[in-house]
Amino acid sequence: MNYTYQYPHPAVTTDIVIFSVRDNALQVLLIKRGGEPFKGSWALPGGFVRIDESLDECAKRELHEEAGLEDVYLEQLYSFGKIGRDPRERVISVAYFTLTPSEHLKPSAGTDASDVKWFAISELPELAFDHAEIIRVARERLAAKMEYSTIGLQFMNEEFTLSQLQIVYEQATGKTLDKRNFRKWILSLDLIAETGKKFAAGAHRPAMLYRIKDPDRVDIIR
Amino acid sequence: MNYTYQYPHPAVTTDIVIFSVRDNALQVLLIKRGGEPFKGSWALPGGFVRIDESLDECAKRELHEEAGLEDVYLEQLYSFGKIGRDPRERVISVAYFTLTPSEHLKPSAGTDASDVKWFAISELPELAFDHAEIIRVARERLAAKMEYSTIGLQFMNEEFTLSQLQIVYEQATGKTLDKRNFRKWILSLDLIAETGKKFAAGAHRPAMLYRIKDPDRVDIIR
DNA sequence: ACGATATAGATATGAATTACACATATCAGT
DNA sequence: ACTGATATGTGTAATTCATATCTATATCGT
Repeated sequence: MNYTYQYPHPAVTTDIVIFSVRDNALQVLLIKRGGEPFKGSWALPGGFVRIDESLDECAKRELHEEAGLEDVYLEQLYSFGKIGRDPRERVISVAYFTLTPSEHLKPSAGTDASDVKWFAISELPELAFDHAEIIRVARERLAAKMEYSTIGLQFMNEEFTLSQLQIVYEQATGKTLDKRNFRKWILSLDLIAETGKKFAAGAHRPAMLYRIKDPDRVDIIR
Repeated sequence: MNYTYQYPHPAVTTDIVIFSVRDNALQVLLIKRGGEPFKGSWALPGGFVRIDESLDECAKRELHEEAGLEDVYLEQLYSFGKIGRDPRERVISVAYFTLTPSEHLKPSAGTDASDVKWFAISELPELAFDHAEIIRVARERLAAKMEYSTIGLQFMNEEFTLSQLQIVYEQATGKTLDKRNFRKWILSLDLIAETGKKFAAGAHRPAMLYRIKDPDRVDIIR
């Protein structure tokens, strides 16, 4: 079946930058392309917007289909529409980004496990299309938003220590933080609560475990 | 001539929220629609993205064609893609916003002068499509960005007084400011310089005129 | 000359951010 | 059981930043 228009229409996709802090580093989930163009290159999960779904719905669907993720923080990032960014036809990509806890996702998505992999943001492979630029823009947005919102908590598992949370903040912003000042600040925001449980992680004093008071909430602060 | 695709393609437009501070109020430039749908309603300037131009180029072109504006601060805002937002066909709009000095634009655009008009943000008419929502999102972005960037200077004419600048900040953020603290703050940023000239505006001490040191520059501050 | 009006400049106060050092609880090895 | 290694946990002083407030100045209109 064919679809005919009086004027040329671009194709529209959504591509999604999936961030997580794993192994003490900010990482991004990428998918190895099985077909042309850029066959064998790594790329962001994403795909064409269906004619009967909104942009948000498309991003959610791709997130589920290609990365097996649901119920995560999802935010529209920016739209990329340079000529020639896709060699096949004119394609405009509405990029999204999402944050997910490290436990939340075993990368065993769409087709094959070897096709889906986490990469440290500092060690990205060659990327298809303009996906390197999309990731760069997403990284900037993330770093900025860590500073003036409570988005950072979206990286955390059900229970976590203050040190783990500090590492998330340090990795996502690229800044190092003073332990005492970070604790004072994050506790003053009244966003997390002690669970009472402790977490023994090695030959040292065990850490208090915390939980998020209102896990689905992301607020602007400052 | 017709254009045929194997899968249905949405149409893509850019729509532009043009802000200015005029008559001591934040205003938006709107265009009265001459054709269906929403004939006679007011709408944002904008139009379909051509197959051989980028999104930014399209926004710049529309800005020129429909509002007679060039060389203004232009930033991509957000993409709106809900089903049914245009009754004709599936249309995705990549919205932009721009800031222009009050002297910069005599609204005598595209076709007819009566078709182009400034509206105070607090007194908007019925709007076509989802343009009311686009303006709402743009207003939020503007207010936020006034606080952490030097975007506000893009509203200013060649020469201006500190009081005029303060009014711009108050109108764009919706907050009232203390005159002395505002002056101290804006001068400490080292973004503007005295021209030496003065501006006599009534039965009171004339105000010093200032100019922007680097008019094309917009930086993140704080 | 005098009143009205908006411009202009300095200081004190409180709030928020930053800098900084040592005791504690556990595990591993002897 | 003692010792060393390691990450957790805590308080106070200094500084910077934001806020609040008061009085003098230059012009216009009468």
